[in-house]
Amino acid sequence: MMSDERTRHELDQLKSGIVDLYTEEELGKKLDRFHREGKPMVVKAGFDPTSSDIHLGHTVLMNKMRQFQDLGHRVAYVVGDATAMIGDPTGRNKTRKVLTRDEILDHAKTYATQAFKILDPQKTEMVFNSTWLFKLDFMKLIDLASKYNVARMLEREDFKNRFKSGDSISVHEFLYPLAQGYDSVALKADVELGGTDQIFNLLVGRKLQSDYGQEPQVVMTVPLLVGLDGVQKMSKSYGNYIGVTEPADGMFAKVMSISDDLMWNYYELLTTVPVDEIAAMKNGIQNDTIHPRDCKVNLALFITARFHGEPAAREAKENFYREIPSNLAEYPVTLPDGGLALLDLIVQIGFTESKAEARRMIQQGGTYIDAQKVSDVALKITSKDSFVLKVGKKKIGRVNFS
RNA sequence: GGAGAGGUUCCCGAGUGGCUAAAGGGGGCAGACUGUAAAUCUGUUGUCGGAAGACUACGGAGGUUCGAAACCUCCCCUCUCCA
Repeated sequence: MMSDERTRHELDQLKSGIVDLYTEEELGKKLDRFHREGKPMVVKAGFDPTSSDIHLGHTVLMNKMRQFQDLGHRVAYVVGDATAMIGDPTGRNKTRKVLTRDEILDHAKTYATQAFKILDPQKTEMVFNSTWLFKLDFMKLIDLASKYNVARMLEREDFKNRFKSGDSISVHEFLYPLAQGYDSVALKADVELGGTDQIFNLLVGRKLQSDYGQEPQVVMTVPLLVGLDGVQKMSKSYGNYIGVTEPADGMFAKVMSISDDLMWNYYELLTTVPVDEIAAMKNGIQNDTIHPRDCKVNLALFITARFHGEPAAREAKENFYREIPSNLAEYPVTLPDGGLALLDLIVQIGFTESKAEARRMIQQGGTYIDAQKVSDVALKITSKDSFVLKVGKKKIGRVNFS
């Protein structure tokens, strides 16, 4: 039958790059039904509005969502404004900033504009889970909570670990998976996508849906992108991320800073370069016909071009190899009558947090004025001539005096 | 409610009343090396100060003492066992 063939083809496409899939049969059935009845599936994915930046890690997931859209399905893009209030309590000593309503809306908005670099806005519905979660009264909440038990909750990796090592787990944290699962009930989701770290929550959704008499959603996870440090997952809070709105130069440079090993991971998850080409590159490096650096340059070009276009990517590459980039950040500074201590200047333009840190930078030989190493900690600037200031390997800019 | 163990700098973790801005590790940063990579090595890692030095820090508030992260009191928080 025709529909079978089509289903199989689509299934293969959707399965590529997926880590977990529960279950393939169900997904096949849903696809079949779509082909028969024409009713698009609701593909759900949730996003935490605690920060407003989308980074490359998110794009792995979004590419998959886009794939569903291209096959005619609809994406329910859930802004977790209600669940954000539960938050992630691992950093207990840090008082987590409670976001105001406005901040969340703000984040959601900038988030969306970034997301639509990848997603099809026509086929995306942005929904806030407070819409239904805030309507749950106490009785309904109890009912929801009764659908799951503690032993199973403790199966979740991070709960299990914290329980074992004797760390605190607040009761309300148990509500997080339930709330997220309830989102699926409220949306009657057909499919939910998430990173592999979400697997537990996604499966709770399946369970809850059948408890509420719905057909359980298909659950699919995509691999987590490792951050620039090569160890932890890419995340804003670890500061090891590349944001999709970052300037081309920075994006290029950041990709270049990853390790050679990590490069292959990025090739697989972030580019459309076919596997056999990737294998060929690895081979070339093995027998010394290709320099790994060149492979990384191509990777950086690919990623940068995706968000900034080809020409900008090429320019970023040139800048990367130039001693001093052509489009330096400019720092206008007012020069006081008595002159300005270099230390103060460094702090003033935000290159270091404190003067002590700036002093260290100079003492350790990481500070340059117009490519001239600065050795005098007490250096005072008296002339209004502008110069290029470099502090450490990353902070560089032109200082203009007035 | 009862018994016990704890809360130390970004994180983990040591700390005898003065020699402790506080060992050690991790992480970060800088330098060397290199491919403006990784790995490795070295240094550095509270603030102000050119420096000498000063100031602020060991859950919170008081107290003892010439002197407290360390001793006492109360409070807050976490964990374990019992109920």
